[in-house]
Amino acid sequence: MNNLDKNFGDLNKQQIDAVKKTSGSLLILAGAGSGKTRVLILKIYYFLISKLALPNQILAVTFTNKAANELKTRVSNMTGKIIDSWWVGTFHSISARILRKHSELVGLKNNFVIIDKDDQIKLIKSICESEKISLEDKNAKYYLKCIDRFKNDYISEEEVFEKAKIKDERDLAKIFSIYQNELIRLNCCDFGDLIIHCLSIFKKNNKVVKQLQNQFKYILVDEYQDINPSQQEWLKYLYSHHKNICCVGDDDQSIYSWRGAEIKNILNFEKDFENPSIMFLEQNYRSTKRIINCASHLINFNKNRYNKKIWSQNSEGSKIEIRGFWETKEEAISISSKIEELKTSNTPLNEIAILMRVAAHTRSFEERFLNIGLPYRIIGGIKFYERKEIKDVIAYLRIANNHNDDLALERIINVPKRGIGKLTLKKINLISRNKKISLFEGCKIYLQSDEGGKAKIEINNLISKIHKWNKVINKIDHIDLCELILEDSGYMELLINESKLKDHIESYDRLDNVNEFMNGLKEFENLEGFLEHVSLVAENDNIYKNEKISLMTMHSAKGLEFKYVFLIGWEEGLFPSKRSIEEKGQSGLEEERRLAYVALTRAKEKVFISFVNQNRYSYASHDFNSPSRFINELPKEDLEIFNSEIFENDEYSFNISQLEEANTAEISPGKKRLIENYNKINEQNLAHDRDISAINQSSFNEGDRIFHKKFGYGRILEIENITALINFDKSGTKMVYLKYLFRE
DNA sequence: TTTGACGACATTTTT
DNA sequence: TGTCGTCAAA
Repeated sequence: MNNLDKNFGDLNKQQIDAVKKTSGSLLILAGAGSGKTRVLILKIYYFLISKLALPNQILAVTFTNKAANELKTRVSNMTGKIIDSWWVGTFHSISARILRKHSELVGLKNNFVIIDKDDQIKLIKSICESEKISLEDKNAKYYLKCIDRFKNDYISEEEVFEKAKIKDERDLAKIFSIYQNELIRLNCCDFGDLIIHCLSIFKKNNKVVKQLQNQFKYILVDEYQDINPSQQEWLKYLYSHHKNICCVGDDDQSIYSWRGAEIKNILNFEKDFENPSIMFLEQNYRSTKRIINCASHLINFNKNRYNKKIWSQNSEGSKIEIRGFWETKEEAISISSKIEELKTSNTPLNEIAILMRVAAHTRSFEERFLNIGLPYRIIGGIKFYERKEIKDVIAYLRIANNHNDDLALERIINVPKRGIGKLTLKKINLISRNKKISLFEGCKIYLQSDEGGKAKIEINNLISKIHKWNKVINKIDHIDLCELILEDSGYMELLINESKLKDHIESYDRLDNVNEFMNGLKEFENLEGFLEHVSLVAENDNIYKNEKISLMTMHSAKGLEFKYVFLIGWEEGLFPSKRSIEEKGQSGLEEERRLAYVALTRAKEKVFISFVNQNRYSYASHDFNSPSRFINELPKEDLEIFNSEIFENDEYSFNISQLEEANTAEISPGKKRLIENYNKINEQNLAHDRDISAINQSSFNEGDRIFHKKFGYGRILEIENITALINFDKSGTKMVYLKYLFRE
């Protein structure tokens, strides 16, 4: 117990209470940065060390793999042993584990494939085609969204059928039901099915559910505010024997309602679990007083919340800096020079993050960072396994593994190009559908028909190759198999040829990715293990190794912390997102505000907020953007507001003298290049400046008719320095740069 | 059947 | 902005 007390040493009273309450139902409402992960870890540790439970009797569920891994490694470090038999994982990975064992109970084989969104969409499209349901006004994405929602909310096919009144609803019900049948036929399931299938196993098979209920003496749930009704039901089943459950969450950080995690679900805790007790963790250990003050002040605008008040004993810290810019480019320039500043004062780049509402907004920063040679990483952009080339390789492995994997075959049947086009595929599809056989078998039938020439030879070829791969699948190891398939199929050749083309940068990446994939393969004992990993684990874990600036969405920043946080794109309409307000009204707005709260509380030392006046993209060009209302909702005394420094300081380009002042040893390759190219850039800038002055010389006058590339013709209302307010004939009134104007 | 050009279109957040 | 789908030509 000594050891234990040592570990408890720096916990506060509430945290210790939370750790020591082991039996019954406990909901811990833990504010951001209040050490909830520590509490969870210590709880597991406490169960183990006080011999309350064996490792495999503890079920710890999280929503992200990151969180699951953190729990595992930190507990392993404390106990000094690595435990591989335990049940720590995401809802989905644990469900997959259960489902693999009992798949036959829901009509799947144990080597079922977990499909992703692309496959889901493809499947829905093909269902609509064969059912003659038009995708004109409701597209496949819409149906997918509905189906996902049914699964999140634990609504069965039957219920959907019963409720369907108008034709659209009946179509939806039909698609849903066929979709489910198709998944079973193809031996696949989607993410939602992992949970749903478990539920039907629990429901149907008493023996299985009893065994699991007996096994899990203690259940721990992280990020409980993210729970959806299906997952809640899932927990209820597993809880109901020992009845020990502890959920940790923060209603103010509920930002996944579109995944069925509505904030009201947290209330089910008191409904579904017996004698619930609720504890609060309110002391924040992460951030400065000012940051906490801002975050609390902001979140107080929400009506729909538990009244939890976070506070901090840390130092007061510096004010939040607010900046406005005209263009995203300027935003990127300003932030990058701020980062350079931080860097020279020895801040590790790992402690700096730029958070945005929309993943796509990394672009201007990427460009800038590449330009000046600041290393950065994008977290949660395109997932590794979502890349085209990786999915292609996986499809090859899948079809070798299982001939009846129609989705995989369809994906690679003409990649690389074999002259098996849409038309041929359609014919084969028709055959398979009519005969109710797999695509693979359909191909064989097609070969016996009289039609087609070249395509047939190729199909025949492919089929015999697939047969061949399948024969050796158990004879050689999976790495050799993968190499063999890549060679044999001509896919490697395709990549290599592509990389030789003029624009080789991207294809070189692809080759790299495939190689990385093969490397990853080595870490798994067999193909199945790897395929499971790939479909359930989005990120690769070694992303934190190097010193880099992190760029990510506010959503994916949840659970992370950084010394300095830049929050960009705080423009009304973008954040809070117009769409979410339109879709969900007040509750949508509150969710956006919670997102702002999450974003603010990521910072330990200092927050920088910025907004951009002019359109971020041409297509978002509706209007002149104004600063987010959330900026107004922050307490004035904690803010330091700057006008667009761009206009005070007309030198936009990177300042070379700053560069030379910096320690030369620190200069990265990118910067070196920059210095080398400095003259060139400088010339360009000079030319650019000349352009501007040329325009200024020929200066426009108020009332002039002008032309703008993006917005068309218009009349100048007002000229201000280097910008002008224009009344455009077709696109309304906008502020634009003079340099982009032409005489009519 | 493939390729290229063109225009339409959509753009939140993810296990 | 870039991706996707459609269309016509090769």
